Amino acid sequence: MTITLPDGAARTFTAGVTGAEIAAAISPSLGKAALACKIDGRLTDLSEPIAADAALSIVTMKDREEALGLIRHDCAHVMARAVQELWPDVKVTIGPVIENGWYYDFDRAEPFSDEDFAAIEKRMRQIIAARDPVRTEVWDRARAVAHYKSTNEPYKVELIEAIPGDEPIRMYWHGDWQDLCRGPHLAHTGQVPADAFKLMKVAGAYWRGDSRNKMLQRIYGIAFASKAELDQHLTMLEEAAKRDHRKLGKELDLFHLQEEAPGMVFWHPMGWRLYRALEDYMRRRLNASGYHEIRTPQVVDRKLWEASGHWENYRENMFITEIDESTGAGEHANEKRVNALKPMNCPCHVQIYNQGLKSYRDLPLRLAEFGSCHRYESSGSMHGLMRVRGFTQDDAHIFCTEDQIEGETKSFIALLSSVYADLGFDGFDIKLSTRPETRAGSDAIWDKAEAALEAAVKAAGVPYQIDPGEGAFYGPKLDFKLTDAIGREWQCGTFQADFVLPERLGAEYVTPEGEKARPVMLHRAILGSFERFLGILIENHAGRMPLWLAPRQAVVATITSEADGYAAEVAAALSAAGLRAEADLRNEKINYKVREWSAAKVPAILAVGAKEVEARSVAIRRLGSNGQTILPLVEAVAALAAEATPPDLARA
RNA sequence: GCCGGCUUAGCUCAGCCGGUAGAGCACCUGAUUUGUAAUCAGGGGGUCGGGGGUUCGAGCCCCUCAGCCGGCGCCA
Repeated sequence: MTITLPDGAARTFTAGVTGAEIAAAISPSLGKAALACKIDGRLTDLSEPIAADAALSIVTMKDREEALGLIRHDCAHVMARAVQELWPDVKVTIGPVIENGWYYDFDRAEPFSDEDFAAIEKRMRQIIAARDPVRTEVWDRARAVAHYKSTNEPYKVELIEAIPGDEPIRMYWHGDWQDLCRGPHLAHTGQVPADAFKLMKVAGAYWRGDSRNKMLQRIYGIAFASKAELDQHLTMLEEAAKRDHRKLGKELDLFHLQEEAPGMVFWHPMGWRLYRALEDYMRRRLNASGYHEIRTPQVVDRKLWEASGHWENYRENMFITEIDESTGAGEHANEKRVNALKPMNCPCHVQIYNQGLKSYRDLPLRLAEFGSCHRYESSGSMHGLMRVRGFTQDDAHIFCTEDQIEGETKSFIALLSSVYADLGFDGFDIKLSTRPETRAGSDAIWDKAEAALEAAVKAAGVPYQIDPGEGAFYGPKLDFKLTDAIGREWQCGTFQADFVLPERLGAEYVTPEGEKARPVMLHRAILGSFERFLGILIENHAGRMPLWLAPRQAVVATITSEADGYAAEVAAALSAAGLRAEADLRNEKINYKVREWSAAKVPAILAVGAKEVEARSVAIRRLGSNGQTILPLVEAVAALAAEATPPDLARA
C-alpha cells in the first residue's frame, strides 16, 4: 500500500497502518508533534487505520487553523469531563468549537458560579497533565442508545435519535471519560496547551436553541496555541471593552438611558451635535441623489396597521395607545380609539404616494424620511444604542416599475458605498436573500426582481453571497454588512423589493397605455438607524471622531488670563469659519486643560499665551500627538476649516 | 421573554462574620497666572435601585418588582 506525503514522496506501508505510526516512522519528533492527520485531504484522528493507497499529511501546531480547531474541540471534551468528575449528576449535551474557543452546554440543577470556574480549570489541567490517550470506536445506534440510557444521559439519546439512519455513531474516550462525537480529536489530552485556555463566562442557552426547551447552562472558553496568544487575545478584549459605545457615551457625555424610558435615548448636547452632523450629511446625500424628504405621523390609527398587515403580524412589538374619545362617561364610555406608534414608516409613505393620481412619468418616486419609529423590543434584547425601542431610520421608499428595479438597485449601492467610505468604513459585504417557501407574488415577478438585484450587485463589483430562501415573504432583499476598525461586522444597510404592500394599500400608477398598474416598492436604508449607526461609529473610532464629525472640533485654551481677550477672538474666528469651537478661559494650568480636553477627545487644542497674543498665532496640538504646531491665526483657521468640511462638500 | 450576575455620592469603586457608610475624581469656596495629560488648601454631598419581610439591629440575610450587564431566544 502506498502513502503519498505532502512533499511528493511515496512510501510503502502495510494496510491498516495509522497516521500516528507513519508520523513516527518519518521521524520521532514528528511522531511527537503530530496532532492529527489528513487522509486524502480529510482531517481525521491519528489512530484511524488506513486501508488503501492514500495521500497523507500530518497535522502539527504549524497547521494553525487545524491545530486550533482540534485544541478547542478537545478543550470542550476535557472541560465536560472535568465538570462530570466534579459534579457527577451533571448531564452533558453538546460542545462545539466557536470563534476563538468553544462552549459546552450542561444540564445541572445548581447554577455554575464564577468560583466553580477555578475548580473546573484546575481539574482540566489535571486531565491534561495525565496525558490520557484519546481513542474512538464506531458503534451501532442501538448499542449507543442503550449505553446512554444506562448512563442516564437523555440529551445524548436525543442527539443520536436525530442523526440520520445511515451515519455511523462515533464514540470517543478521553481516558475513561466517554462522549458522543463526530471527531476528530488530538491523540492524547496532554496535547491541549495547559496554559493557553481560559473559561470566560457561563450563560443560559436553550436546549437545541429552542425557547420552548429547557434552559441549559453554557460555559464558554477560549483557547489558543500558546499562553502568549491567549494573553494577546485577552488584551484585545480589554481594548474592545474600552471602546464600548456605552462607556464612551458616558465618558464623553454624549447620551444616556434611564429606567423610566428603557431603550429610548436621551441625547446630550455633545451627542446631539454628533447626531446632527451625521443627519445633515445624510440629508445632503439624499437630496443630491433624487430623494424627496417627507415627514409622517408617529401616532397612527390601528386601521392603517390592519390594512398594512402589521396589526396581524407585528402587533406584539408595537406600542399601542388607547384614547377615550367619548364626550363623557355614560353611554359612549366604550368608544376607545386605538392608535399605535409607528414601528415602520412604509405604510405612511404609501399614504403620501396615494395622494393624487400618479403617472408612470412620476416614477421612480423616491420618498425619504428620517423616520422616528418605536418597537417594543423584548427586555433582554436591548443593548445601548445598538438595539433600542425608539429609533430613527434613514428610511426611504422608492416607488418604481419592475423595469426600474435594477437601475435603482445600482444607484443605491453606489450611494451606500460612497456613504460608508465617507464615514470611514472601507469594506462591506452584500447578502442577497432570495424567495422563501411561503411568499407573495408570482414566480415571474420574483424571477425578475431577483435577477435585477443580482445584476446590480454584480455590476457593483462588491463581494456578495446568496442566502437562498431567506428573503422576506414580500420580496427579495439585499443586506449590507460593514466591517469596523477591529474587524467586527455590522448589518446596517438594507434594500428590499416589496410586491405586497403596494397591493395591500392600493398604490397604483397610470401606464403609458392609460391603464392602472401597481408600482413596486423598494424599502431601503443605508445607516439602518441613526442611533445604532452612531454606536458603531463611536466604537469604530474609539470615540476619536474625525474632525468633521467631532462634537467639539476645537478648544482654545488660555495659558494665562492675559490671553483671555485674544482667545475669545480666536474662538470667534473659528466659529465664523463654521467650526464647533469654544474657548477655555478657566484659571487652570495648561497641563490641566490639555489633559482634560484630550480625555474628552477634542481633535484640536489651540493653546494661546503671551507669545501667541504677541504674534497673533496659535499653538495647535492635535489629539494623539504630543507636539505642537505654531501657526498664524488666519492660517490655522483656514486649515482647520478645510479639514472640517464634510467629505461630500469637500468634493463639491 | 428565559438563565445567571449586578444595582452603594454626579462618575469609578471599597465596605469582613449583620452592629448604623468610605476613597479617588467631579462639584463649590479660597489661594495660585500657570507653556502642553492632574497646583494647593478648605467645604458640601448618600432614604446604599423601589417595595415588603426576618432580626434587638440590615448596605450585607429572605421575598418581590424594576433597570442594567453577559448569553440564549426574538429582530413579520
